[in-house]
Formats: sequence, C-alpha cells, structure tokens
Amino acid sequence: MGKHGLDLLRGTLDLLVLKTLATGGLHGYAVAKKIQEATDSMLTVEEGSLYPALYRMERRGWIESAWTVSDTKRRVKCYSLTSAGREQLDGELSTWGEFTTAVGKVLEAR
Amino acid sequence: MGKHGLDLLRGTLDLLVLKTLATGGLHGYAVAKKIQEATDSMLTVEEGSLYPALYRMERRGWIESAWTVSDTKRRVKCYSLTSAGREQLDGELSTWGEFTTAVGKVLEAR
DNA sequence: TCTCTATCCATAGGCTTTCTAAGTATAGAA
DNA sequence: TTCTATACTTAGAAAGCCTATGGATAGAGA
Repeated sequence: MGKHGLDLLRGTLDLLVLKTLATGGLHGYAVAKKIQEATDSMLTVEEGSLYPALYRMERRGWIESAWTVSDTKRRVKCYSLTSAGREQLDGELSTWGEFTTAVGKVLEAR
Repeated sequence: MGKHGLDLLRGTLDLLVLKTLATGGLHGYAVAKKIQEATDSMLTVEEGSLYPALYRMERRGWIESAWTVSDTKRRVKCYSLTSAGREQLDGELSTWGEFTTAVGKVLEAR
C-alpha cells in the first residue's frame, strides 16, 4: 500500500499485478517497481504483500513463473499471465469499473 | 458487499457509510437501504458488515447514536456524524480520489 | 385471528488479505 | 571493503468483511 490510512489496496492488488503483467512477463520486484513508477509513487506495493499475492495467483492458475536471469545478472523468477489470468483480468477490470461507478453514485448522492 | 468477487468494499465501507450519514442522521438499516438504492443495487451492504462497522466508527468517535422511534413505529438507533466524523469523511474522500487516480494510471499504462 | 414479509438490531466464528519484520543472497559502485 | 539496490521468502499479527444465526415487532393479507 502506501500511507492512505484506508485499506484500499485490499481487493485491488491482484488487479494491479495482473494488469502490470499484461504487457509482458516481469519478475516480482519489477512488478512492484513498475506499479510505483506508473503511479508516481502514489502506490507502493510492499514485498510482504506482493510475493504472497504472486504465489496465490500462481496457485490459482492466473500466472505462471520461470526462473531466468535479469539484466542485472541475477536469478529472477519471471511471471507471465496465463489465458485464465487474462480472463481474470478482464473480469476484474469490469468489476473495478462497476464498483467505482457505484461508489461514485453514493458520493454524488445528496 | 454484493457479488463482486473482489474484496473491494473492504476499506471503502466506512467512506460509504460516512457519506450516507453526511446529509442527516439515519438508523443502521436505513443506511444500508440508502446505499443500495443510490447504487441501483450494485452494492448491497450486509448487516453482518454494517453493524460492526457502525460500532467501530462510534468507538472511534466518528459517529454518535441515539435510540429513537422510526416512521414505522419501531425503536431504532439513529446515527449521525460528529465533527471528527466530518473530518474523517473529508480525508477519506480525498484518499479515495487519489487512490482511484493511481489505479487509473496503472490501468491506462502500457 | 393467523401468518407472512419487511423492518430492525446484534454477534459469533471463519476466512482472506495485507502489513511488519526478519532473514538470505548477489551485483556493482564507492 | 563496505554500502546500496536488487531480488526472493516467510512467519506472525492485525484488521475487516461475510455467513449464519438469533431475536423482536409492525403491518398487510388471508
């Protein structure tokens, strides 16, 4: 998360990770970095949240991993979306859209 | 919740309840109804989520309660925002805006 | 009258997820 | 040689939402 008192990341982390992997395989640390950069550090995914999330998603068949070597010459575990993962991403994208729309209705109500 | 597989309500429920109470005191059941109506049933707040949330927020001083009698002649516990609750609401509103903006950046990234 | 539905509050127990914190290890810069 | 950034792992705690259940009453309809 970051420092937004609310527990907002919960329920959204999977979506963020899936989307981040959608444009190509990345290793865990790189996923976190990419999310941080994309959001100008508004969101920081802690390692203690990220890795368990990756294991969970792999267990569910949404992503798969392979050990490779990074540009920095280190052994890294590279994750990529499976076809089930793409479906999951599509579902979570529409759910996110519907959810924010619904919240918007409450916030605009009077 | 509703039936949005994701755990999105978590972290947003307080915001929804605070906002719903912002235009005037309401009893618990009415809060749930109002949220459901405002969202055209896209969001349904379960009683098992709502009441504990109300107790939590009262314990934190964001809302206060008083037993009254409803239009339907029943004893109801009416909740209303405290000044601390209004501040909390303001904070959560901006946090929500920042968070959705950040998520948007990830979802639009490529 | 009796029954059923909608209204209303309450809470226990379980489940999931995130965070904190700690540990391990290596490449490259200083 | 030391420090920093990179990179993975996992244990344990904390928190919140959901399912399920319980109880109670007003009013409509049969």
